[in-house]
Amino acid sequence: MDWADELAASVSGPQVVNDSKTPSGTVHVGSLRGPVVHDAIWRALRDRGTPARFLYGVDDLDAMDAASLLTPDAVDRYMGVPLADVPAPPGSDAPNYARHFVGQLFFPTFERLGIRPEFYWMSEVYRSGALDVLIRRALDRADVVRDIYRRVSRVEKPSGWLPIQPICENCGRVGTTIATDWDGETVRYQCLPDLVKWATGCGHNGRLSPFGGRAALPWNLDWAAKWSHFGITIEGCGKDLATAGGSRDRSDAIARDVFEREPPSNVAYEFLNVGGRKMSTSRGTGAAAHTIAEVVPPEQLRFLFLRPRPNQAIEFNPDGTDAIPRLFDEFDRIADATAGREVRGELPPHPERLFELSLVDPDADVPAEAAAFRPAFGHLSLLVQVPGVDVAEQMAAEKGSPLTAAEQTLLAGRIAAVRRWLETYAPESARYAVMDDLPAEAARLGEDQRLFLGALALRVDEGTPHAGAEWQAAIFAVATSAGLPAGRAFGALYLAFLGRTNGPRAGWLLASLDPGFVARRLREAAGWRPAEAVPAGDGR
RNA sequence: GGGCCGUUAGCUCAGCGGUAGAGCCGCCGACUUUUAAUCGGCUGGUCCCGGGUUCGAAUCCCGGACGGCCCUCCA
Repeated sequence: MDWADELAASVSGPQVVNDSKTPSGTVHVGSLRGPVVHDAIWRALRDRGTPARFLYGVDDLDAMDAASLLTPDAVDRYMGVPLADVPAPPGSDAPNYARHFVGQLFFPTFERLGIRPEFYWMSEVYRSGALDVLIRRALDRADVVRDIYRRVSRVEKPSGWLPIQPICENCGRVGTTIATDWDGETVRYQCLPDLVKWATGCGHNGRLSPFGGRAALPWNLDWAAKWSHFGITIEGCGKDLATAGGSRDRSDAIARDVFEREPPSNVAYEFLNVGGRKMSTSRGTGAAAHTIAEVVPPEQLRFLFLRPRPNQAIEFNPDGTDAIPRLFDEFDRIADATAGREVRGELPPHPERLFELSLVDPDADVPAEAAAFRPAFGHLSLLVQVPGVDVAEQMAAEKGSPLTAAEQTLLAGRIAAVRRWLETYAPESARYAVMDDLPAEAARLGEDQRLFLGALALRVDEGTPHAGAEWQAAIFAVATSAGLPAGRAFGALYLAFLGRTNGPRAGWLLASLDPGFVARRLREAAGWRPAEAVPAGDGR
């Protein structure tokens, strides 16, 4: 967890950390890396006493470019219109689409993760006139801008092209306009039907003053303008932007050569890949992203992003794997190390720091948090599947003392996460189900185990145990008198009822089933003969 | 063609200049009640390849191979 602190140590003077996002599309889990990384940097600065602000910009003057987010009849009307000017979806009381989206997704998600930047809205910044001086400079130096595009990215802009996107006075679109002829006060612009594929301009021609929110700067200039306007000193970006000759290089050059200001320190961060592929809503690989945030609680989610260095890609493939349980286990291991408990394996450089920055509350009592009792995810996942088990009581017993209020909250959160996991990503091997018919796997029962099952059936005939503990005692008693090790006895029960060799606590499992069913299954399994089992392959 | 990242035990990964590590899996053993329990032990690795720097390299440098994502538009 050195990287954030190293960065914080390498700067001097007051700092302004910034991140921003266009409020459209789906926020998949991977796109939370930026906010988490910037939050960690801000916390690192704060913790070493550096005066620092943490800003988050909502680029709501950007054009709506995702038809899938609009009702069909609204597509023609609003594609290409600034998000701040698109109406909120039906049923929302937000004043516009951007506000609706941010209110629905950004605010709750950020809050959940303990990320609390100062939000600003670019539509307001533009409309306040605060950027006018920068817009003027960009237009005055349009040739420099064109040269930067050419030099840095080998992109040739049409002659006469100006770095400004007027908002069409006729149709309100910003994504379809092109401007020329800057006379020092106004530009001439055209709203073109075929400038971009995804939106259709109205064909309007006109002149306007590009100030006061009547026009927006194109992406790379907009970025650099923010740096100047807010005095931003640190801003990372995804590696797609940080590629050589890419967006970041262009914006850096614009900051230096047009706005005459050194660009902020960059932290290029890698993507989060699912199954070796970039998360992508359009390709469906990120479809489960929303669920990931529901299954992985905020601390573990922060941990997921903070554990590796920003420039390392994160491979996270929760579907049908033990990735989520392992994430919890690793988090718990770091918590243990922080609490001073002995842990196995290698530890990252400053485990206690990693743990601290993973906590939602930046002012949390770290030693107390680290010392809290954290039941293992995998263990809970089985307990939760046993009907009638009081998990909280069980955990108190395992801990050896009553759970504190904080531990109870933690437990409740984990149980919820476990349940969601079992419903969504968990591999079949993590789930258990009592088979309606004798499982084929019962063929693997040994003679000693069948004898045990038969003996247990006889024991049940004398009186069905009532509760889990009573069942558990009966199982042990019968196993002992049959001279069978407990492990073989339990294994027999799991094979007979679940078709697998392990499972949740057997006593409680049997107690939850119909006594008649249990008795029948015991006899059936006891009488099972290998010869009647699964046909022995094709012999070849 | 360019950028970044990765390549370490069967699997997932840590270690990132000083005698190869963890978890899971597998195997052996202990355990009469936390049974995916827990605890011991074992098996298992030319640390992608080739050069170089160094007393010493998985770790640094150069070159290469393979894999992933990105570099067009939009933001």
